[in-house]
This record gives sequence, structure tokens and C-alpha cells, in this order.
Amino acid sequence: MRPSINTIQTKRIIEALERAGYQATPNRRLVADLVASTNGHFTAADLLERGRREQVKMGRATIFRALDLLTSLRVVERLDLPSGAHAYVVCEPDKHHHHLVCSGCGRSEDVADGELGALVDEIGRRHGYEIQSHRLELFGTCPVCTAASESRSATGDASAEQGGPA
Amino acid sequence: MRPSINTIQTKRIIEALERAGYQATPNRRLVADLVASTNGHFTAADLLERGRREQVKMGRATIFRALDLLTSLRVVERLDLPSGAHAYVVCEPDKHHHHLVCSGCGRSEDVADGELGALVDEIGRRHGYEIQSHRLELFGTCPVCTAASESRSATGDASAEQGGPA
DNA sequence: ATGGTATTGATACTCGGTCTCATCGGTGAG
DNA sequence: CTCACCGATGAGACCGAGTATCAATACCAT
Repeated sequence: MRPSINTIQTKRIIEALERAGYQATPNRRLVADLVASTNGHFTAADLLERGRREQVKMGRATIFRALDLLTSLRVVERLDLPSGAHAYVVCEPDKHHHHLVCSGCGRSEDVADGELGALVDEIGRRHGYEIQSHRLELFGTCPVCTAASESRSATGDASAEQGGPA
Repeated sequence: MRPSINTIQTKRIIEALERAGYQATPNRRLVADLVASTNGHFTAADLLERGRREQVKMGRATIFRALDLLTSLRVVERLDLPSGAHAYVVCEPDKHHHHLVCSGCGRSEDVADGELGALVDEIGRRHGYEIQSHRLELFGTCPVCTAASESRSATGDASAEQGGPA
């Protein structure tokens, strides 16, 4: 009934939860688990469905609440796909960063801010704005998907890619 | 019944429409007008309401269709506010650019890509991704709002700002 | 005038997300 | 141990943005 894969990632999330003074309830543990075992972006609906598949049924609201919580702890972040759809991704809570998202499999990687900060400052200065926040989103094809699509186009195979959001 | 402020901006939009082979129908002209006379970001619902205020009532779907059209012509772009809400902004259709949005009044300015392109390439290279697209969104306070908020905090006045989305 | 295509409006629907509210459960005080 | 309390939960209503469907209409060319 309760999966608890308990990867390091899951633990990290649960600890973050407790550190912030929230109860690590079974539901939240499950969400942490699901979220941690996802290597790409996901939606609330994904989690809900995966939860049900694990024989646990949570209210929709609970998922959203958990996700809000994790978002506020910066353990997950919301991003806006090129299609305009929203999705969530797990990420490192500490340093300011951006996301590089594979449009093939949905995998997402944190990208350090790097020189972007300076660039942003420069833009703000040039326009006379006081910049409060910025967001950079990068979309492309990850190495695995690139390789897959190359070998596929060579062999005619049409499956594979990466594990994908799972 | 039909406002037709017909600024240069409005004309530009209508021409873009015709150039692309679409009819410049009254509805579309109105949308162009509304969009052009907005100096910040707006939503479909905003346009609808403003249209009605001008005594013209269009179907909701028509607005969305017009907006889709303008988006495909790159005359407007959709952006994602920090709140997660979607909004549209007018912009220059030609060069690749990003948006700098005032969180006070909603005004938005196009920002040239500048050195960002190189930075993006570098990130792609570093992660082994083939970058297909990127999006940078900057949020801050525009000079007018900054000034307004400064004088306000000095005088205790609480109105003003910029024209705001209108 | 006539047919065909583009446009439109109404309406139903989907989807992500929020709100409300009654219930449930763990924890701490007594 | 019991009780009260408060946080967490689920169900379901609700909401706003956007899409889909479909019939009615406007426009254009012939």
C-alpha cells in the first residue's frame, strides 16, 4: 500500500519538510517519493495517477497542497513549457538556478546562473528597471534523446527515448 | 460603435494580418486596436471586457482566435508572470527578443537577446543538449513606478503609478 | 445572384488550480 | 488515559483560461 522507495532524494525532500516544521504525513511522503522518482517534469495530474497506480488514492487538493508546500520549500519549481502548459520539476533548493528541459523525454537539469546575473543587471541598468527576478528556460534535446533519435532514424525503430517522466 | 484609434501600432498589426493573407475584419481590427493601445500585458479577458466597454461585443472564442493569430504572426507573445498566470504582450515581430516586465504597472519592454545567445550555446554545450529554444523573462520595477513609489513613500500618496495595462 | 471559403458567436467542455467544509488523526495538556 | 485542539485530508463545488463543435453569417470571386 505504501511504496516508499526512499531514495536519497526522497529523504532530502522529507527532511526539508520536517525542517520547515511540517508534518511528514504518509501522503506527503508519497508525494515526495513520486516526485523524487521522476526524472523529468510532471504535472499534478501525473502524480495523482501514479499515486492511484500505487494503490494510494489521495484527493486532488492534497496533491496540489503538497506541491505548493514543496514549491515554497524550493524543492520543486513550476515551469512553463513552450506549449504554454505548466509542469513541475524537482530541483536543488539552495542555489539560484534555471532549467534546461529536454523536449524529447522531459528530463530537466538545473543550470547555474553563471554570467546571466551580470547580463541581467546590465539589462536592468540599460532600461532603468530595478530587476527583482528573472527566469531563464532552455528547451532542447538531451544527449540520450539525440542519440536515440539518430539511431532510430538510421534503423527505422520508433520507440526508446529516455525513461521519460516516470 | 467602432473606436478605431488607429495608432501606428494598430496599423502595423493590421498590415501584418493582411500581409499574411488574413482578412482584416472589424473584430480583428478592434482587437488590434485594443492590443495596440495597451502598454502593458493583458489577458484575453481584459480585451473582452474592454471591447464590451467600447460597446462592441465579441464572442470569447473570437478573441482567443485573434490572439492566436497575432501570436502566430509574432505581433504578440504570451508570457508567464511570476504568479504563474499567463498574459499577452505586444512586441516587435522581427528580431528574437525577451521581455522585461514591470511588476508595478505591467508595462513590458522588448529586450534584445544580446550576449544571451552565446551563454545559451555554452550551456547547451556543457550539458550536451541541442538547444532548440530559450526564454528569458525579467521582472522588475520600471523607472516610472520606481519614481512613483519613492515619491509616494515620501508624501504618503497612494495612487499614480503608470497608466498600467490599459 | 451564387457558391464556396473564412469568420464568427454560442455553448459545451476540458484542464489546472483554488476554496470550502466537514471529517479525521496525531500530539500535548491535564 | 482522555480530551481538546490544530493541522491534514478528501470530496466536491467552483473558477478562469483555453479549446472544440457547430450552425449561422459575411465576404469574395465568379
